[in-house]
Amino acid sequence: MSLSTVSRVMNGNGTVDTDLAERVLEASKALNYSASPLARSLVLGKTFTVAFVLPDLANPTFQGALRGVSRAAAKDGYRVLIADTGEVVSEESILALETRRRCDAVILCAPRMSEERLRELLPQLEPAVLINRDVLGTSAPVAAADYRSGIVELLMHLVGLGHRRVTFLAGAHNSASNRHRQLGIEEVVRAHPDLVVTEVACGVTFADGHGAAAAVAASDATAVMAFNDLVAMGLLSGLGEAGVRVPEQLSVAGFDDIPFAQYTTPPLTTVSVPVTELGEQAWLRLRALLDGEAPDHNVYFRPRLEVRGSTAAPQAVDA
Amino acid sequence: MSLSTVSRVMNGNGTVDTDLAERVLEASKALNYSASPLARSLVLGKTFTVAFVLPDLANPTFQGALRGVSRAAAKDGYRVLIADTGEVVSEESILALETRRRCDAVILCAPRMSEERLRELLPQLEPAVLINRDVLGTSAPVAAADYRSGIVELLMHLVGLGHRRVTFLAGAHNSASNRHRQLGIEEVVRAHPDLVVTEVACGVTFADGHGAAAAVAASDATAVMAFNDLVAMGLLSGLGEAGVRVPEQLSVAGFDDIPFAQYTTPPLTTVSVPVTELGEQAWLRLRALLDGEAPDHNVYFRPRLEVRGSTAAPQAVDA
DNA sequence: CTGTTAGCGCCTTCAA
DNA sequence: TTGAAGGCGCTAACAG
Repeated sequence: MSLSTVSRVMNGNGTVDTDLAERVLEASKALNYSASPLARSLVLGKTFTVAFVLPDLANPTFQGALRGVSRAAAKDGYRVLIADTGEVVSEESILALETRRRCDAVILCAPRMSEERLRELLPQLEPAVLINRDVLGTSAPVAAADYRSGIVELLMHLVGLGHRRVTFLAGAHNSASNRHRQLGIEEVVRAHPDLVVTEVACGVTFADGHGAAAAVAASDATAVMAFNDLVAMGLLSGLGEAGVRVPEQLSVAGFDDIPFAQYTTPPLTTVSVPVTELGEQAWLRLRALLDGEAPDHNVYFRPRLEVRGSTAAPQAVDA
Repeated sequence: MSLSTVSRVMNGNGTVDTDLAERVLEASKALNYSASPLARSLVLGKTFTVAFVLPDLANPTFQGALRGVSRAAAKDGYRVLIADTGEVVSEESILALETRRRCDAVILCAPRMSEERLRELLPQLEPAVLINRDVLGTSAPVAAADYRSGIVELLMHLVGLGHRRVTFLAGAHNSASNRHRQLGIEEVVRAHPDLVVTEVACGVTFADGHGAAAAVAASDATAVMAFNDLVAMGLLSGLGEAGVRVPEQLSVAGFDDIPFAQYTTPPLTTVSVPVTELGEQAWLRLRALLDGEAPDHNVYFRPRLEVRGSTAAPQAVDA
């Protein structure tokens, strides 16, 4: 019973005598043996591990995507190595490159990386898939949410309610999804000459939203679109402290529909983004690449408007 | 310029002529070369990767611990491989064993695994550290929250407010932290003969809490301690729909102090558990083990009572 | 200080 | 059907 026989049995290579195979199995059970994944990886050139590079493990969106990727990959026998860049954009490409070397592929979530940097990085990462952003001229598959159409729908909802002066609390100016929101806003504004949307730099956290409450309350806007739900919740909190009633005096909307959005007071009108599905779809495309198959078309989930209690028609005095 | 020279230079082994080293560095830069982590791992017997086994990536507690572990480990040049068991307890040990083979160690978060199973598993996982549970008779370091004292403090708060009939919405009956809560409750009840705490099986999710609202409202309890904040928030929501005012008619308390607990309506009284720190401390101990040093003493964080608006003295009619 | 040799643990031709 | 040999890419011990 030689090394290669054992190897053959462990890998289910049929060409081994049943009796011998049986003995090998017994022995390996008795010795609690199983092949070293490390050595196998070295010789096979596959680790069955993929890296997931993300900006911040504390962000609900990335948490959801991670979960989607992890679960989907696990079903196919793959594990995921996490690389949290801690919001440090300059570290992203280094980390991605570094973790890529330990894995078979990478799933990249880098909303703030510059287009150029990304374009030169991607070829070195292959196979790779992108979450929530696409880069023209590269072949990396994409699974993303269509932030542009999401905000269009949200803004149209506000316009339909009668709002004409709306504030947009912007996130990171260099983030892809922020730009897409801006594009959507511009689109709606072009179609509605009487609509004025004022952009205010804000941020992406609860604290950022809370801090923006005063400025928002002082403006003449009748509705606010926060960059995301976190910001909207902070705003709701700050507005509450300032005595501003929502939605009576001011309508507030979020973005993402994170798990808690429906339990704020009032329940937050927002746009839902299917983050877990984003992760799953990213995995599906990566798997195709890993299997040498052609990945499915890029997929863009259209966010769905969730009208809840935080938006209403503007007061008569404002209308 | 031979293989070993290159190896020496890449590893900063000083015994190489400066000029030669320079040339090696140049060449490796030009060729964009860096040693294969895989091959290094095989020969060094170290992967600089640790597995983090957890029941559910959607649970805020585990998310926080994962973040703590990931960030702390990254600072020491280690990466983390995630193994989400999807709440399937029977898969936990298999997954732990499997991922352990690809890594240098494992951080185990398995609140529902049986004591026996855990005891026989740990030796095969070494080096390993435990999060949020300890097992007598094993040498695995522990970083945990002291759930017992946390609930004691919470219950004492309610007692101090004048409550004498309290409902405890229990989580998984087989989870370690649930047992610890029960122990704490018993302790307080023993010291307060006039206090009655009724345990009601519930669960650990928002939906579970929401579903328990009717039963809770129908009982004669004046206060409720939910298993965790998620349950408390669900309860708050259900109670709101049923027209029960909190805290006027009923006091509600959570556990964990997840990020959104302070923004519920009313703000949730709860007990804060430092989840990120849990992860960090777990890593510190694991690192000691990996470095062949003696890990620091087991650490138990004492949850801190966060009194907010969801608890108050019972109404006169109840007092 | 540098090159050669052996081997980490496995899989895969190639002969037998 | 089975065993022997080579090599995956690297590091470490050994000479030179």
